[in-house]
Amino acid sequence: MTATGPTRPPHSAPGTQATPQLAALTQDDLVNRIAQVLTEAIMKGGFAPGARLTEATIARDLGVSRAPVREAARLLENRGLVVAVPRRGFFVRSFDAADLDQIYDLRMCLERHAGGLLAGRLTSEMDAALSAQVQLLHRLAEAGDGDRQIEEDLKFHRMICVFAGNRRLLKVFDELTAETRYGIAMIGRLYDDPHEIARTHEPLLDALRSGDATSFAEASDYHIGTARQRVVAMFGPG
Amino acid sequence: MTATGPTRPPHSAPGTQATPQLAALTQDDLVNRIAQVLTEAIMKGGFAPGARLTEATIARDLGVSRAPVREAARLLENRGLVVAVPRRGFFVRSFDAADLDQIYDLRMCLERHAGGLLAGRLTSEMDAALSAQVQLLHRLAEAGDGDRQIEEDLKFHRMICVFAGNRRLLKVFDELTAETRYGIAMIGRLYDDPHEIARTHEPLLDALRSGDATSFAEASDYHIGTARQRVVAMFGPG
DNA sequence: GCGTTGCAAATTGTCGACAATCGACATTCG
DNA sequence: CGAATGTCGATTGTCGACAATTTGCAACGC
Repeated sequence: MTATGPTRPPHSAPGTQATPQLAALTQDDLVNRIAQVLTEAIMKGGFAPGARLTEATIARDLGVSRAPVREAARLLENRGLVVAVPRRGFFVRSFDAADLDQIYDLRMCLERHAGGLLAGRLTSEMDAALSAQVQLLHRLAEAGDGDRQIEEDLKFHRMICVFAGNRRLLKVFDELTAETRYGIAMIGRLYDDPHEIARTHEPLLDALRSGDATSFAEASDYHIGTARQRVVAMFGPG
Repeated sequence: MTATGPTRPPHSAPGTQATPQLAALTQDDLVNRIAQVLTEAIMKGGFAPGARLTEATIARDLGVSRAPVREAARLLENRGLVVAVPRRGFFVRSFDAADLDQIYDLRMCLERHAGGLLAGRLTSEMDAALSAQVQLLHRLAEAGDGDRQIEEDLKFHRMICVFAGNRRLLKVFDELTAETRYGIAMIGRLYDDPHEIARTHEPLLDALRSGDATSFAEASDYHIGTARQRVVAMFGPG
């Protein structure tokens, strides 16, 4: 085993690069594009849960070779959208209610912790950013853009994790988000009052402002717990 | 995009397969073996942190083609052992003290939560299993097998996650474990009293038996917090 | 009729080769 | 002499093809 000497190690963790002057026009890798296409196809129901992803077929349809398709599939596997069975291939992941329940349970755990880390450390910039995000949720409710609201909702919670400062925690949160998104897509629509959704984020922000970890924990548990119950309950009819 | 019909979906989540009757002699995939070789090489310091993993070189050294090496590298990437830089290749991940600190912070969060889920649900089988594991830690302390003790220590904590019943949480725990192991390997040795290590697990078990979530949370936070401080402190000299 | 065995098609795993890209060094120009 | 530029080697990204394995179906025997 040849031990290659250190060859300029990438110091900063990926995602922490200095502000790029020019928008990196590293036109998305073929793999990423394939992954995105597959993701959308799965989300839109083009592939039913449990369906097999045949490498050759996908490669042919997209006009590429199997290699990048394989890598894209692996990417989706990491994101929890597909499962890989050795010698059998990739299959679209199928959730059951318990899976979603556990995902939300974990999200609850993470956000509570993030809030604890953030308690008493909320800067005015963070406050402003979170506040603006809540306002955005209200505007989207007004505009009736449900899909976008879901995204910005997830983003609000992500911001809390970012501000908490634990990158590892953020990584897990992001992984969970991908699954959450898929779970919601499988349900179809949530049929919640968008204004209500926007409003329920205010207690979270208030609790963060108060600097009291336990009061945030309560607010967060309630907030996510409610969503959890609703999502799990809606999952039955599918 | 051809939508392949559902082709016998793998129902159980990977890792929850029914007890295999015949020891699956699916002699480990080439990819897995490569991943294992690379992992050991990295752990033993054959590749310094930040070192580049040149696909062609590794493939040649192992007498295989680049394709499985690539997949193995991706596997290690998911486990947090290497980082992939597009168009540049794979590099052995380099930790800093903050990384380890955050990993332990997250472990603390997860275990506390697992304990909460497990509170009041501890069956006698679980009790027996955990108890046996603590005994094993004592025996290994006696035998002076440090490496093995680290493994069984991690396993004890894993059991708590397993018994907690949240598979998604377990998955995150496992990912963290791989990184923890690597972090510890980078430090070299911990130089802790093995008997002390074994003993500090007893309060955790006691707390679980009491069924009181908060008392477990305290015990766990103390237990992991101590390890965290020690590991982070030792990281400086590296 | 039902389970078993053997074959054939389909699909994944692996391979070697080519093209695109990146980093480093030498060169040229100010 | 320093900075920008051109060139070359090295390495990754992608490709098409072959080998190994699995699956589904059909023939066979009990």
